[in-house]
Amino acid sequence: MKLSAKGEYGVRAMVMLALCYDDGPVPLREIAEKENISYQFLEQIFLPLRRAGLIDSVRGPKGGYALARAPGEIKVGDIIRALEGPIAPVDCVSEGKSDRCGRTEACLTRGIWEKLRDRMSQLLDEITLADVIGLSADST
Amino acid sequence: MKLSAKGEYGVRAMVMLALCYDDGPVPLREIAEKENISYQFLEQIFLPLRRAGLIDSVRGPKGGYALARAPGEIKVGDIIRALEGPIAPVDCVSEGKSDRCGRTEACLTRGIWEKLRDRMSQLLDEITLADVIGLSADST
DNA sequence: ATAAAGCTGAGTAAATTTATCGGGATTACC
DNA sequence: GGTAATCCCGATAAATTTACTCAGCTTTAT
Ligand code: FES
Ligand code: FES
Repeated sequence: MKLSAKGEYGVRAMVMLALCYDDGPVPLREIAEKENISYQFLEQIFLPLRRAGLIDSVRGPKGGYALARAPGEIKVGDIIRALEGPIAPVDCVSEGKSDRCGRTEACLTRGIWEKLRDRMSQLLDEITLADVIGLSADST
Repeated sequence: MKLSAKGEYGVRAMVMLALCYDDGPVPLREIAEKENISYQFLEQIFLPLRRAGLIDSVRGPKGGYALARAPGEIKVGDIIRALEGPIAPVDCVSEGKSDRCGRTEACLTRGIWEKLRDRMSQLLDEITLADVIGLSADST
C-alpha cells in the first residue's frame, strides 16, 4: 500500500511548480537540486506528466517546465494517476485487468477494494495543488 | 498503491475462515485448494497472522486454523497490518521511519499523505469479517 | 507407529523499481 | 551561424521486492 518514489517525487515537484506558477518555466535541474532528486530520474517522471497534459515544457535556454493550468485546477489524484496508473488497491477493481481470483461475480472481498479505491480517489481528487501550497491549516 | 498478493490472499483466506467459523479448525491445504493459492505460500502468510493473534492453530490430524475471535471482532485493517505493516502511503508518515525528503517540519506534501493514511485506516477498520461475509448488500 | 497436520528458516527466480547512459532535438542569445 | 541551455527519449543497469519453493522439523489423533 505504498506510493512509489516516482509518485512521491512527482507530487513534490508539482508542488514546487505550483509555488513558481507566476515565474515562468522552471528548469528541471533546479527542481532536482532543490528537492534533492536525481535529475535524470526526474526527467523520467516529467515525461508522463507532460503527456497527461499536466505540465507544459519550453525548450532552449530560459526554458523549463510550468504547470499547464492554475494550481487550483490540478488535483493530486491527477498526478498520481499519471505516474502510477489507475488508483486501485487490487488490479481487478480497475477496469480491463485480469482478476486474480477469477470469481468476479461471487467474490466477497471485491466490495472492500471497491470502497477503498473510491475513498482514496475521492480524497486525492479533492486536494488541488492550490490547497497544498495555500492553506496548510485547513481542517479534516 | 497496490496491495501485494500476500495481503490479497490473506484477506481471502481469512474470509474463508470466517465462513467456517463454527466448523472447527480448517486445514491449510483445504484453503489453498479452494482459493487456488500455493499451499507453501499460504503457510508464509499464516505465520504473521497467527503471531498477530488473529488466528489459532491446532496441530496434528484434524488440526488446522481457525479465527481467534468472532468474525465481528476482526477488522480487515488488522489483517492488512499484520501482513503488510503499517498502513501509510509513504514511510515518513508511519512512525519511526526515515523521511525521504528530510524536511519533515516544512514539508508541504506531508499533510496529503497523513490524510490519505487516515482515510485508508479508517475504512479498513470499519469493515469486519462479519461485514464481509454477512451483508454483501450494504450501501455506501 | 503412523500419518496428518502445523512450524520455520533459507533459498531463488521473476518482476518491478529506481535509477543511469548516451545521444538527439529545439531555441535564446551573441 | 555558433554556442550553450534546455527538453526529449529509448536503452540499459543496479537494486530491491515479490512471490514463491525447498527441506526438514514438531505436534498430536488414531
Ligand atoms: S479479488 Fe477480484 S473479484 Fe475477487
Ligand atoms: S514527504 Fe515526508 S515529511 Fe515530506
